[in-house]
Amino acid sequence: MLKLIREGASTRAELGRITGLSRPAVALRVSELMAHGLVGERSDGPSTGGRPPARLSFNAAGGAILVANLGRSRGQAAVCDLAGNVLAQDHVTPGLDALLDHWDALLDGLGRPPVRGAGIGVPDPVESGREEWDGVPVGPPIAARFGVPAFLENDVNIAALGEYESRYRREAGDLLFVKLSTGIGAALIMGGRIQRGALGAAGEIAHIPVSGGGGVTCRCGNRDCVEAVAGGAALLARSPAADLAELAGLAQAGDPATVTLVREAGRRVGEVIAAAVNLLNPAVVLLGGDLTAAYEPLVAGVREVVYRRGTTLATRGLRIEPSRLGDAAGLAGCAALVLDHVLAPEAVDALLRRRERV
Amino acid sequence: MLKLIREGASTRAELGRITGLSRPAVALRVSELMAHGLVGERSDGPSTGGRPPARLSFNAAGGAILVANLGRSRGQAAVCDLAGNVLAQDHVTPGLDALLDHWDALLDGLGRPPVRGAGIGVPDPVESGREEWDGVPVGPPIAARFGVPAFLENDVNIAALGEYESRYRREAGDLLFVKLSTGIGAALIMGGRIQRGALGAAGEIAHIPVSGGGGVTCRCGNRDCVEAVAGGAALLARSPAADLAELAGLAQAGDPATVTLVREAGRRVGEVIAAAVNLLNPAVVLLGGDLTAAYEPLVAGVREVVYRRGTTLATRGLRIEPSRLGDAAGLAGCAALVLDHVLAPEAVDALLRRRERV
DNA sequence: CTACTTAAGCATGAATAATTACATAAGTCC
DNA sequence: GGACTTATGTAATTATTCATGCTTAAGTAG
Repeated sequence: MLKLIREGASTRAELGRITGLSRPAVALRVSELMAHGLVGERSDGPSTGGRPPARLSFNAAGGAILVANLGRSRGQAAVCDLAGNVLAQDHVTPGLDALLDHWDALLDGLGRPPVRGAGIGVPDPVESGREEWDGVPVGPPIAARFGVPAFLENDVNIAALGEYESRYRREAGDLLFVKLSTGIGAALIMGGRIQRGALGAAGEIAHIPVSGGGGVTCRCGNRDCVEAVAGGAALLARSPAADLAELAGLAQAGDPATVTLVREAGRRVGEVIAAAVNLLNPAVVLLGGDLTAAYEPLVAGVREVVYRRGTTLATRGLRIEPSRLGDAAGLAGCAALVLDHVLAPEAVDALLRRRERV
Repeated sequence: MLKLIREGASTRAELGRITGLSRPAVALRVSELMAHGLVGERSDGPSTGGRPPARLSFNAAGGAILVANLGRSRGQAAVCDLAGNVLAQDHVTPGLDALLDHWDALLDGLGRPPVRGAGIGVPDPVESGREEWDGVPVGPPIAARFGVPAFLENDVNIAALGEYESRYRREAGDLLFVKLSTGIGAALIMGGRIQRGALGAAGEIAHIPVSGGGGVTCRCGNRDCVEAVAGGAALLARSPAADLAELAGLAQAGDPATVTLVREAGRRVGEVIAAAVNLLNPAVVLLGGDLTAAYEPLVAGVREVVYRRGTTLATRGLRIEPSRLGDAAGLAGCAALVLDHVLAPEAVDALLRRRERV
């Protein structure tokens, strides 16, 4: 029911037509959802010859979710509404306790809205069933402090989910997200779900060998790993730029050496992507990370190799696009992760039933 | 309810304890399932100090499913019971009409048990939502003739599903199935489901380039594709063997040249598998196809490269094993495909409700 | 202003589902 | 053999859920 309202603000009568339920049954559910603040009502519906309907809409202000995108040394914490909009945001220092305190402070500043869930992105693999951060389960302390479920996910997976929810879920196509920053990582969303693999290590493409590396030794000990050949660190070593932002700026400005460098990097990454495209046949390949700003020469290199190396069927209709959310993908993905669970029909049903009995 | 009975033959009292339902509620469901022939009862339960329970068990003989594994020029059709056991089997000639006639004949020989569903494996990609064979949807004619739903799937995916259901579903780990025959193909089972990709082309790994090919040109136009370097056809060209069975026999017998050839092929395939393992982090890699008979040298080569090229995390706990079902995987997978749908709780509920109202 | 149309609330009643209470069956233990 | 324990079947009761019919609300069309 909430799902239908979220997908397109309907009226009670419309919900009845869609679900086949009678008007009282619909009205009961809607009134429950309104009592919990999840649905709002406005009397501005267009009349079609009779009484105008009350337009129902999802009430994003009906609760808050706690999100955080943690890096190795710094991170962001935020409180979002139920549509994923950031209400308050802050930088955080490492440590779970510090994060919880930050969230508490942010909530105080917002008048302590009811919290529905929490989601954290971390720069480590997360194994299903063992949602731990630095070896410590995150669920119990968050449940103790805020009384809500917590969800932990790898940061690349989170960014991929953020992009997926914002643009691609409706098409339901599989998505391959490739993050090109100092290092190289990937995330898979297949069948509408993040694929973590057996130990949460899915997407670790950094150490797949590519051609054209000239035998460079990677930190992993092997030679010609894509990260050693075309990772951000490798590119900076061959560029006058001080960091990836500057390098991307040079590429955008058309600096010939940088354009060549980035395009060649795109080709090498393209080899890995081509293999992944053949294996997975995704609907979309999304390029994210700090190098996204140098998208034109980058994607030119990627496309060149993917369309040469990819099978006809796997590349037919394949979209290769840049990340659009950029840095915002992390928090957006955390929000999407939490909302996916918290606003799922089963979770909402459970919420309604629980409060009813109080 | 049927799910619980299938997972481990329980008694009515045990079902009540598990589900939390009262005894009459359990008894009602069980009696419905028995009325439809899906559950059987035996009075041989062990007493624990009182009346011995009636042991309930899934009744595999309570219906039949139609399965077929079609190759390009020949194929097999069979009728299975609800446990996937083949009751009757036959070779078929191409053509959907011929297949339906074969099934009809097989059913006649079995006294026309009630048919619950049909599943077909075909050597082509199958796109989700467009279950077509040679451009013709298979659902309508099968529904018209037998009144049951039909499921179509790629043959490699089917074989992977057969292996997965027979051994790996309980562990719920992701599975990468690699078929090494004349050509090379793969299938992915992630999150318990076959992953088809956008156009059904997932698993097309034949044309990923590998090292050591010496620049051999593949039929796809590129160079050093793994299929051109290490596919069955390429191996036969470098072996005195007439076919893959003979080649595998030589390898098993320890013929040095063949062992070296197969082991080297394993290394080349291992490069592709290593990349896939890094990308997907599966729990199991299963090697199937005609080359499976030469498993020892083959897997030695695969392991060598996978453990060198795979990241520590992705290869930790990774199992690389041979297919055990062999040729039987096709029909077993078709059966699993159909049974997955037909015995799913929703489908069983729908069946009970439908017949109730008649 | 009156008739008509569509939306939505409310009270009653029917159908469904599940539980409780009771009865029966079939074993073990002393 | 008689008491006890466990499993199951049956009937009546209760609770839940949904739908029907009626009423009210709020607009448009003539």
